[in-house]
Amino acid sequence: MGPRSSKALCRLLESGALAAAEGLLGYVLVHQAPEGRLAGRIVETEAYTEDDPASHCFPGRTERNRAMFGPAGHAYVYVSYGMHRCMNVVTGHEGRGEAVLIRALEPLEGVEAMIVRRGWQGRAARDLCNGPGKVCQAMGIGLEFYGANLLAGGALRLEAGRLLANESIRVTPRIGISKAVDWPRRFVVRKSGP
DNA sequence: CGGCCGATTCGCT
DNA sequence: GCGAATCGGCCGC
Repeated sequence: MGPRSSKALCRLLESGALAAAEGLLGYVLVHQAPEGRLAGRIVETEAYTEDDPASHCFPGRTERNRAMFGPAGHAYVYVSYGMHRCMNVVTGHEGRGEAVLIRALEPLEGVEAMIVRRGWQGRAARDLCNGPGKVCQAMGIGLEFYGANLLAGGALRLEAGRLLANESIRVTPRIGISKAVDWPRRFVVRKSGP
């Protein structure tokens, strides 16, 4: 990924969570892990903004959500239900609390390592990364990446990618929330053509 | 300081 | 489909 596409991605993220949630589909999330390169194409996202009752930053700034108010392109990682981690890409300008939750990846590289990290017992390839907790477990994303810059070529980063000609985007309400349940802020890649 | 509640996942009914 | 596992943030006492 050259500096030009990195700049384009930065602009996309700064443009806001809604546009970024849609625009991130097809981009590749990469973790240069001890076992090697783990990579997956983003195929499902959700947008969370400051005015959104379902967002972690709706109540205001706290120690937990401070990364969401930081600059675009950094990671907001949180613990879910005590046992899972979920990763967001921070969007918008510094001072605004918003981010895009990475809900699912299509595994591209390091699939064997992902299977090991997920626990291979009876696990189909399609069940590796189809959920925000699964994404972090398969990719080895923990709280050590809280606030990490994903655009700086670090161990965890975003790389250019795109949708295929036979893929389109479906917009639906978000999953697993209890507030603003009908807001259409979930973006899913679906196979559309032949 | 005690209690409650998740942007979830998995296994069992 | 349902419920348990599990823990840190946040609110109320």
